[in-house]
Amino acid sequence: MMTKSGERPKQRQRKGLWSPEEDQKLKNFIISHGHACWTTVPILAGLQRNGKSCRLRWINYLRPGLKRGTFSAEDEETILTLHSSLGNKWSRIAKYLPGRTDNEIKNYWHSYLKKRWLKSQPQLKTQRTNLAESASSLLSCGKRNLETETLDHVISFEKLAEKPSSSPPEESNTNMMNNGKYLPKLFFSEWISSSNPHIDYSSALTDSKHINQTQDQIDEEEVMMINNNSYSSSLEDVMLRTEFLQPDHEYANYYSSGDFFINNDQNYV
DNA sequence: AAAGGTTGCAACCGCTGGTCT
DNA sequence: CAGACCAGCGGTTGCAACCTT
Repeated sequence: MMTKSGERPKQRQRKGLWSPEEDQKLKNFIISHGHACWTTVPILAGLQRNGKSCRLRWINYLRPGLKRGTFSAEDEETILTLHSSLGNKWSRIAKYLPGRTDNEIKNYWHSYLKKRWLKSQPQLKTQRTNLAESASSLLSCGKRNLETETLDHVISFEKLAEKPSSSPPEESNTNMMNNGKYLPKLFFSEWISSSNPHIDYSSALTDSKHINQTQDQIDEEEVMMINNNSYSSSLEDVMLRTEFLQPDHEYANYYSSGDFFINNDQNYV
């Protein structure tokens, strides 16, 4: 059967929570075949899901080696320290917490750690008030219909206000630099509660040093910064404590390469 | 006990960058 | 070289469980 435009109608894909049967199907399939191409996984595994959904389910829930349950105090400190240096780079933070996924860390940050972090910095309260006031006055000075404005508008308006006239490249995922230290990239809501009155965001934005770097270059630089003691001592502590988790990285790379399935079937439980 | 509010987490969506053709 | 395709990432949403009134 074809649609008006002559396309074959897509098979209806399931959304929402995964059933135990679906989990089992996906797990069985990946254990025996690996996942060369995620888009074909649901078809071959007989699942009415898209590849993206399968990938996410596998990475965040089904793959072996995942730690479940509460974060330890040490984990918390690691996240806080890494977040203060790397910003919202959840996947990179997750590299230093074996068995934890970026999604899990992100959720934990938003539901608990962020509050703790904010609480630990008493000057935030007045700063937040001041910034909220200036945002609202910025908005009220134009012919803007506040009733129809959404927070998104506020955010983009603020982003414009942040940017210097010689516009730097658009959004970049790299972290900005300030006095040789990485700055976390903040979203408006976070920026409004940010704790660093000394940070000159405009100069950080114009510093395009990192804008066009590849991830490898950034990783390399990260290592160099650690070697040169450019990171804060607390981050260094974390790095030393986890010893870069090299074996875990190797495991992760090995694992994602697919070789794991060829040589280590016996490792599965 | 019930209704409304809050929280935590799984999953989705949209975007980006890399690779392939 | 351009466009298609794909994996990965990070922000957001939806919903169930829990809490408060």
